Amino acid sequence: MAEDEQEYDFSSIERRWQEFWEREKTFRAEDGSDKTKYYALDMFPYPSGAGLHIGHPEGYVASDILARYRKACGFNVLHPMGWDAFGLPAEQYAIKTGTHPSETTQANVDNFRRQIKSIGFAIDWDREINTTDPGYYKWTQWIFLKLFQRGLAYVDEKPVWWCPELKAVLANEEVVNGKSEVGSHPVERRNLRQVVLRITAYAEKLLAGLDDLDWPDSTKRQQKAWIGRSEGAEVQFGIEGSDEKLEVYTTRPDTLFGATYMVVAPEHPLLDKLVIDEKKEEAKAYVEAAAKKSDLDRTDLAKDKSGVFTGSYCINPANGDKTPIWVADYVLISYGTGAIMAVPAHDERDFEFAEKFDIPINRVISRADGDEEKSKLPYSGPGVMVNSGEYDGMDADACKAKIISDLEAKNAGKGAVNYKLRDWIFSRQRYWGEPIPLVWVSLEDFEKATHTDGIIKDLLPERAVTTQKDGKTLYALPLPASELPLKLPEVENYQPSGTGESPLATIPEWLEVWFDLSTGKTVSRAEDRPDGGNWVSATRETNTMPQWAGSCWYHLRYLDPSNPDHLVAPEKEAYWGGPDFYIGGAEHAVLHLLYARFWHRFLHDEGVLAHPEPYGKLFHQGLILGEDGNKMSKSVGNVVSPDIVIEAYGADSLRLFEMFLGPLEAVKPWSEKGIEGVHRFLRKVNRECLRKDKHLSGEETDKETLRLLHETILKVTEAIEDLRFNVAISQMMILANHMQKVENYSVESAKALLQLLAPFAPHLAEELWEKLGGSPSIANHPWPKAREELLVADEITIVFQVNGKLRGQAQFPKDVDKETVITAAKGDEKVQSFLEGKEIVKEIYVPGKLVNLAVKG
RNA sequence: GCCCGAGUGGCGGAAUUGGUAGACGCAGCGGACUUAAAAUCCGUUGACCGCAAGGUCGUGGGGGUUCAAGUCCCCCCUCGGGCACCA
Repeated sequence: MAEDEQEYDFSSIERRWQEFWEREKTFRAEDGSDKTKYYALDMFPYPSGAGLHIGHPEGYVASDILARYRKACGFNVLHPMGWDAFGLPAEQYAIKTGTHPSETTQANVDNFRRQIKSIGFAIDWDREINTTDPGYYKWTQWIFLKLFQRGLAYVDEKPVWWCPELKAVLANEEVVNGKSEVGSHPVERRNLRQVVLRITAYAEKLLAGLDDLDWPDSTKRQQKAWIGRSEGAEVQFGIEGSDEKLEVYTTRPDTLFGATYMVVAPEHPLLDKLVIDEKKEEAKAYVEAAAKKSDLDRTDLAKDKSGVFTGSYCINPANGDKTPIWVADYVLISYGTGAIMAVPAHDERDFEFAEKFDIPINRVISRADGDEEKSKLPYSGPGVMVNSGEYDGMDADACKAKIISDLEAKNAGKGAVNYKLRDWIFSRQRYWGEPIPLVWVSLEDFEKATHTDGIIKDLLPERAVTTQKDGKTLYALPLPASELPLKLPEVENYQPSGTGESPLATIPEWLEVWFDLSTGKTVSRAEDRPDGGNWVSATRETNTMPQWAGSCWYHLRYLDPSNPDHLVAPEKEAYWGGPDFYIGGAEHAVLHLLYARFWHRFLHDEGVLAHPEPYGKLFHQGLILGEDGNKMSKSVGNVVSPDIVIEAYGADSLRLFEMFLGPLEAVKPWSEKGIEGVHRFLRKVNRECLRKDKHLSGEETDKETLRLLHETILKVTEAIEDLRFNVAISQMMILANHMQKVENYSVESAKALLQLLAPFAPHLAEELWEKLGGSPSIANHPWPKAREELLVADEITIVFQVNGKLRGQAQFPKDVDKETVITAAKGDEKVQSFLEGKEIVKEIYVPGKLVNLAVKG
């Protein structure tokens, strides 16, 4: 055979087959096919300027293996890719250079696409999507308008991070240790006008829906904790000398008799009335100081409680006790009622506060067993009621319901459920995002809108959405779907406005419009007011949507990527449903995955979608660390680029090695030496498949080869199903090593190995498949089936143990009986040496596996 | 502080219903081929004792259940992740 025929020329092989797949549209997903569908989805990337790093493809390779495997198993497979391309970096680059973010984005997308294509994924590129494409964000806006129409969007002043140096509002993730991530400038809390989505209305559904999802437990737990449901009671405390009531939320109504003081949050609406004159100054100073503290400070100083007595008292509805009311910033206005009854005996935080300010601590729960050590205050375990009047002696937990119903009878409280989940601040004061399709009008024009026939009237929420601007109240009107997409205007420069508003606020000809209350059409006020009676003067909303918006529903757009009339055609959604497999980083455990579930459930409730949940099965790939064991980062200089790896070893080696590194979910370091190992394996496969002198035609005749082949088919198949790709690769290595050792094997055996290998190393598999006479593409040939009857050996090895320690072994016919084996074990020379002078007390036989003789003496 | 997850050779990792610990790969050592190298192949490689046959120990540490424990139970240590005044 010729030397050069054995060369593994991965570069030309990979180029050739990538062209073939593209030309033949091998991986086109068929709409409305008779076959069962299989939808494998990757969390789509943000196309950064830095390009792909070695961590990106890990998940993509995993989903690609599943996609190719399922295709071979006869499924109609959808494996798409797209770009989550709105975001801050392109905008910051624009501020620096004046380059339009769309240009930067386009260049980055092109680079990402080139890199991803070079890895040879089974992607249907005809379905590529881009969140910055007006044809895409038209539907992002459309969904927003639905939410608006249903009263799930509102506008409110919310505290956000403001960086005076950058003159910009920053997202939480852009603030690190109280400084801006870019440039390390100080940041502060500022109340700014925000568009907010009422995700809290979906708290219960989002919580309940988790049960049916095949997701990592830790991710479900994180979402549960984030939603933070708790059950308790709202209790009204009378205020001494006032008709007002102070309402508190507690999960421990059973400790009502132990409330020795009350606390309201510094922002509590009743605070002003509660503070007596002598305390005014002190309280004012305290509230102001608390307002200046960021959330971070409040948390950091958590251990050091602070507060001021207001001078007022509540009356405890249970026992009529006079209870002092304090203001303290350890109570948050955003949770519950913004006020608590403090029970220092049974709450750690209240205990600490009470000790510091010398407030009485009254025990009302005792351990039933009287164990003093375990019931030290503050005690929050189970127990019986004490010092609680008529309730004394009752089980505390059982008492909760009783106290709630007694309070209800007295009209002093009721059972209540609370969530930690907060509404979703949905606006960003930025240019490079989806414009929010609302305009603002005066009260007069708004009222006119509610009476004007046309499409706008029906799109209004039940309760008007308002905001304050320059001392006037403005009313929100939606653009109708017919006016979407509302495109981003061109701007001169991308500098922030400096007022905390988006750069869009600096473009009067876009901002100020004539709005038709009947049709929803807009015309710039730079032009004359059009004829007709329904045109009013309006101002556009200048906020844009957060990056999460586009990724909330992209899994749907892949099903019908260029439909101009529907977000997704109902019959396509009905056929494809959600992804059968969704893979991406665990860092998205809460936000992206919760927001997407919210939108998806909402669209389901609206009748737009057939399925309630977007992602039935979810998986998180583990991080790939640098060779030094540190997280890959530019500053450490341990970043590995796939381009370099592909040039040196080929895409197949890259794919194979990313999967061979270890369990998919594990965090694991990269290794240059390691990739050489899998590269050697591919060379070996290449060499063996080209060794015509070793090839036999017809079925495999060598028993051992046949057995190992089918064992490999079985193990690789199971390993793929279980996402244990590293184990699958090991098994293929074992088979390749065997084929190299034996003198001959059937071409059919080699071809079966190639089929198993194809999902992992598709280029080489295609090349060798063709060279062995297979017709391309190997991806279209049915997955091999393991003949399990071949796996049962005629002879089995049974090991002999004495007291659990291995002392010998022997071969037996596969249907050997217990007596024979035990007799043989006892007769074994070595076993005997360990039995000598001892008494056998027990004989264990595990059929087909082992004998264990327990001895003593 | 609270809630999870993980600790197995020099390294990445196998052993997924309690049943031969260390598959596969890397690195190392010895050898074959070669003028030489590369490539490839063969052998060897947990620790300790022993010339050997063989033995003893061994899955973060300590205890326990069992004929049998990496796997189950209790306590502890280390690392990783999440939450963090949510009443």
